[in-house]
Amino acid sequence: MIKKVRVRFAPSPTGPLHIGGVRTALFNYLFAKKNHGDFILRIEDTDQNRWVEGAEDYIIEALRWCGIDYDEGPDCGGPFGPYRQSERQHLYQEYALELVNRGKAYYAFDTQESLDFHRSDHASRGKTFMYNWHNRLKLDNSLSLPDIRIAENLANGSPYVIRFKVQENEIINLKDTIRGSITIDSNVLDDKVIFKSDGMPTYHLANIVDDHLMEISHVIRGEEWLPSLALHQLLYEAFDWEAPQFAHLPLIMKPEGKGKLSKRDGEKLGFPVFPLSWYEAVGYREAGYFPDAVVNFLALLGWNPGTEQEIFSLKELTDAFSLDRVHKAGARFDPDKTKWYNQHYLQQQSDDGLAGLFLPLLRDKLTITGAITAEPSELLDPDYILKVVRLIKARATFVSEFWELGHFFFLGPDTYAANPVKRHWKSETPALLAQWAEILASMDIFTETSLENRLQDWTLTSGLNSGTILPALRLVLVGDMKGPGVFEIMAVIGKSASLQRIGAALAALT
RNA sequence: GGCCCGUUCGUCUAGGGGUUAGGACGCCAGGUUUUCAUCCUGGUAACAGGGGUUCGAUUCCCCUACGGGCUACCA
Repeated sequence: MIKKVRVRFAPSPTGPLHIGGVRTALFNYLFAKKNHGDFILRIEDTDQNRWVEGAEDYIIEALRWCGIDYDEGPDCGGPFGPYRQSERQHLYQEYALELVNRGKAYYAFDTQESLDFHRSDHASRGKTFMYNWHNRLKLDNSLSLPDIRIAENLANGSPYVIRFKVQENEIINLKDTIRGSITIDSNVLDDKVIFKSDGMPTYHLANIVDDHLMEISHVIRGEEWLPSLALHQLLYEAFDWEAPQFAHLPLIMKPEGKGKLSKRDGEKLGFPVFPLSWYEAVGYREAGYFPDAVVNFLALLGWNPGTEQEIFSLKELTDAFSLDRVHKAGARFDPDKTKWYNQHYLQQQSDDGLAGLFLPLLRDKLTITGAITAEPSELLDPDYILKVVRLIKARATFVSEFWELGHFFFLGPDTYAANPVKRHWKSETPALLAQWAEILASMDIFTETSLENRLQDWTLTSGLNSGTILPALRLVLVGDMKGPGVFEIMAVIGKSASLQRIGAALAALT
């Protein structure tokens, strides 16, 4: 019988998730759903010193925003709970002691000071201190101490940790789904602490115990865990448990410079590294990215479908995903491509939806500029906003650009760009515009086509070139050589505003 | 320093013993739009280096270089 696929995302609530974490969650989710398995959220809060208020809620909200749903987790429960390691504390002690009883682990009483001393002493001699087979008998632990002293220490409540005893001279063969076979010499491993003096397990123990108890079939995590894989496998063997399959994902690297993408790169390089805002740090959501776009670019970072398709919905990703198409090398993060994705997804949004997103922003701008003092205002009429959105969306990557792209639909220009004025405002322009204004005033139907036809008639009969009037007209309406078609703009803002703007420009520029 | 992992255009990547080494982002040019943008077309640009193996290596092996990760009573 084939074991059911069960995978987990196991962040530690020490702050906001960053996009590398989101991608790990995403790959776990995709793998689970592709294989009709379960995806579990487990909170690894065994380090009480690094626990941060609000971090767990942040993680949950971030996953929800991305559409990465989990089947079991701290907020929704499940048959393998609890899903917070702090609530499973009693389990770890039990299992740690079992390892001691089996002779696979031992108590260590070394003080922090003594260990620090050994480390700095080794460092000063150009060596690295390792707590392992080489020196464990010379240190302060239940392997080196006489039984009576051990019993004493334990009885009088001396602080102790439990260390895993790594056998010497063993060749450990590891298997990683993405990287293939890896061989490690057990002599280079150290006797890692698996149970801390504060009564909490370290990552290594908690992880193995929970993955086993929660029947995790595949561990998909970041490459930073690859060096611990040998220890983890040894731990499974020590318990006589079947180990899950492992897949270590390549890391996401800084767009420039050295190293993996870190939480601080955001402000330094000017792009979000968090899904949602966290205090002053702006998140993708608040920066105006669509979750679909974030998910899409994250998925294509270190994975590819093997086809030339670049645009994927979450559903399409689930269908296409497979671990053996995950790349091995770290992927440099590219903020430009994320923008391109967002532009694409913005174009996919309904005009109605975009208008809804634009509304609060627009209301702010119009209030600040004093264009509206009370509501309802015809400038905030949903149908009107919809017309504007249809004309400007093709120019936008973010909804936040809509005002810059379309302010002239709401307010007439108060300045006219200097260079275009120099080029297009000729001596005959005022007279022509005045004439055109008269024509406009006489028009009953004010649509894009009626306006275009009318201008054509006029230029044809009077022998004018429309090239002499159109740029000036744009200047008058917009204040710059930008934006949708001149006739489209006039049709939307209407007759009186068009006439008013021509009048204002004639007054300002002559 | 030690251990482990990696290396195809600037970036994300496809490919894989014989290919004009393909796509996407970016950039550049042209077209459309009498504007800007979208859009379309085209262009720029890569197998880290050295040894093997082979008729033939970017592809397989080794070495070097470079990059990355880990080296806590953090995850």
